[in-house]
Order: sequence, then structure tokens, then C-alpha cells
Amino acid sequence: MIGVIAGGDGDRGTDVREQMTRSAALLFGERGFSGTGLRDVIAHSSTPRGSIYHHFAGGKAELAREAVRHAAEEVAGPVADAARGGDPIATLHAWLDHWRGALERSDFHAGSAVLAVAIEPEEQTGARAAAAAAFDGWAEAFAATLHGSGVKRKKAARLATLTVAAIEGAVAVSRARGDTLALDRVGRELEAAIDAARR
Amino acid sequence: MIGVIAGGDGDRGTDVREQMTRSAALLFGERGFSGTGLRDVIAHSSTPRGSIYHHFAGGKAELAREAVRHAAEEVAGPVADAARGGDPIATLHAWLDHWRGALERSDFHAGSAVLAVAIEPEEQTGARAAAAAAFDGWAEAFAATLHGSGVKRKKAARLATLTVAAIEGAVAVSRARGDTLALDRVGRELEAAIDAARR
DNA sequence: GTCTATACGAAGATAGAC
DNA sequence: GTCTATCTTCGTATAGAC
Repeated sequence: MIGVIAGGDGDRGTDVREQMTRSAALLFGERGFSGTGLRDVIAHSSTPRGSIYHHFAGGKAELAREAVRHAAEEVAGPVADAARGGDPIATLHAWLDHWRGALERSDFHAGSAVLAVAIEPEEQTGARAAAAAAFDGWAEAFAATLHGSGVKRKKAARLATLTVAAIEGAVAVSRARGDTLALDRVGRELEAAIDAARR
Repeated sequence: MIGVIAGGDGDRGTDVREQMTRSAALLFGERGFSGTGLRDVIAHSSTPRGSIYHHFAGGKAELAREAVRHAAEEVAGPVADAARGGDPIATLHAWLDHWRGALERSDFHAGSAVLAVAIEPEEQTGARAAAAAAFDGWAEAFAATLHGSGVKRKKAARLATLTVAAIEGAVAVSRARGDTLALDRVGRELEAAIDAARR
């Protein structure tokens, strides 16, 4: 459920902190920020119970910021890979496929940790800025790809913001419905909008 | 904060139940489902503490279903009014204005109760079907308006789903950023997509 | 770094008086 | 219909031993 067991060589920080962050991102996406307890994160990550405040001295808020950054990168990574080809439609599909896969693999339990944190008050999450940065980062990266393929700068910025908002919304709708209809429809219409912007 | 003090003549059910539902919808939107306690709802609605299980025998889950229905209608009402004119662009703007107003009036604390319930597990909310019905209801109503203005049926359905997903997503992004940039950009691009679909 | 124990408040829900 | 009191579980967070 967690995915890869770290293993990489470039990992900074302890494995424990990394595992806690991964689990928190997954669980916040599935159950929401307030709906996820620190006990849940510890149990899911199979990490030592006594050490969570050692690794996250800032408590749940620090964990939330880290989880949002992690979730943001989990989307941005595959999208950036696809964007290297320079084709915004292919990039869009990599993005959609990421979520379609996550939803189907999890029997429609998966969700966006960034969105989950964004809809709860800053006083509780302490991670509003991290959520805003995640949304902005996705949009700016996609806007650059759009611009590189011939879309004017301001149009590209608007279209990229539409894409971020629509995909985040479509994941929630798909989850509520228990099918990928919303994600599929949104993908098709975003594709049409991008095509229209390029001519 | 609550809005109107009921007062209407067509109200079914007690005023107390109605007030509790209103406050729950508002608070779920602001703080999320798990982030909102029954105590919060009672305090915000200034209703009798001892009677919440009298009015909502099904507990928090029943309150969630009712709050989602209420929140859905709160959007659908103004949108339906605007749709009577037959112009999908004007209808879109009524929808956007609803959220822009709610965000600005609340200093960017407002949020969608439907989305908030949709992203938490059915086992906790007991209101997944209500959330899906709300999303579908919005989309079908807007698709009908699009179709009435010359957009082909299937295209209208896709475009309406894009609109629902993008607006719900944009409200969350706007909230995280503390400005209406996302909502404004999304509105402008949806407008362009609708214009393109009509010719 | 990790442990157990625990503080302290709040969660949802129920019982029974009025 | 509404009250108060309470049950039980859980939340985050901390202290101090190891």
C-alpha cells in the first residue's frame, strides 16, 4: 500500500521520517487531515510509536507540511517526465493516468492530500502555504509546457490553472461516484481546450 | 454568519433542525467533516444542546447527508435562477459569483461542504451517495442549459462535468491562496470552452 | 532513537429526568 | 423536546526511563 520501500540512495533524512511522511500523505488523501490520527500514520507506516515527535518536533502540523510536499512531488515527478517530450497533451494524460491508476488500485479510496489539507483551516493544519505552493507549482510547470508548445503566456497560465483545479475536482467527484467518468470527461474537454489554444 | 433566520413559510421540519443543518453545511465547508464536531454545530446554530439526537436520530451521518443536500441546493438555486434566461455564460457567472462572494465575505474561510464530505470515507460520513448526487445534479442541470443553447448532448455533458470539477477545485485553490485568482482564471477559460462549443 | 505511561481535552453517543 | 450527566473512545502532546 505504501509503495516502494525507499531503498534509493539519494534519500536524505532517516527512513523512519520518510516512511511516516509517505503514509501521512496517503492517509490524508484517503481520510482527510482531521480524519487521520497520528496513531493511524504510525500503524500504517509500521514505524516506532515513540519516535514521531522526535522526527516531527512540530507535531502534526509539521507532518502535514512534509506530507503535502511529498504528495505534490508524487504528481509533479511523472508529469515532469512526460513534459520532457514537449507535448502538453501527453503531459496531461500522464497526469490523468496517475490519478486513474491511484483510484482504481485503491478501489476508489485514494484522494489528493494537497486538496485535503487545503480545505481545512490553517489553524488546524499549519500547512496552508505548503498547499498553495503545491497548486502553484503544478500550474506553473504545466503552463511552461503549454507555452513551449505555442500557447501565449497568459493564456497558458489560465489554462494551466484550469487544469489543476479541474483534475483536483475530478478526483473528488470520481471518488464519490466510484467510477472514473468525471476524470475521463474532464480529460477529454481539457484536451479540446488545449488543442484550441494552440491554433 | 448563518444567513437568513429561516422565517419562510414553506419550511418543513422544525426550525431547530433547519438551523442545525445550515450550520453543519457551513462548518463542514469551512473545517471539513471530521474537523467539525457536533458541539461546534450546536454552538454555531445556537440550538438546544440536548436535542441534536432527537432531530438527527442517525447521528452525525444523518446530519452530514442533510447538510450536503442543503449545500447542494444553496448552489443549485441561484444557478437555476440564472439558467432561466437560457444563457449558459450568464449561468456560469452566477455560479462563480456565488463562490466569489462566499469566499470574500468569509475572508477565505468558506468552502464546499459537498467536496468536504466527498473526500472523507463513506464509513465515517455515511454520505457518499448524497455527495455524488449533488455533483451529478449540478452537472445535469448545467448540461441541460448548455444543450438548450445549441451544444450537442454528449459534448454538453462533458463540458458540464468539467465545469463542476473545475469550480469545486478552484474554490479550494482560491482558499489556499487567499485570493480569487484561480476562480477568475477558471471562469475565463470555461467561458472560452463554452463559446467554442456553441459554434 | 525509541520506549511506556500518562496528561488533558474532546470526540460521538446514550440514559433518564423533566 | 430539551436538559444534564455520563460512558467510552480517541485525539495530540509530553515526561522521563532506557
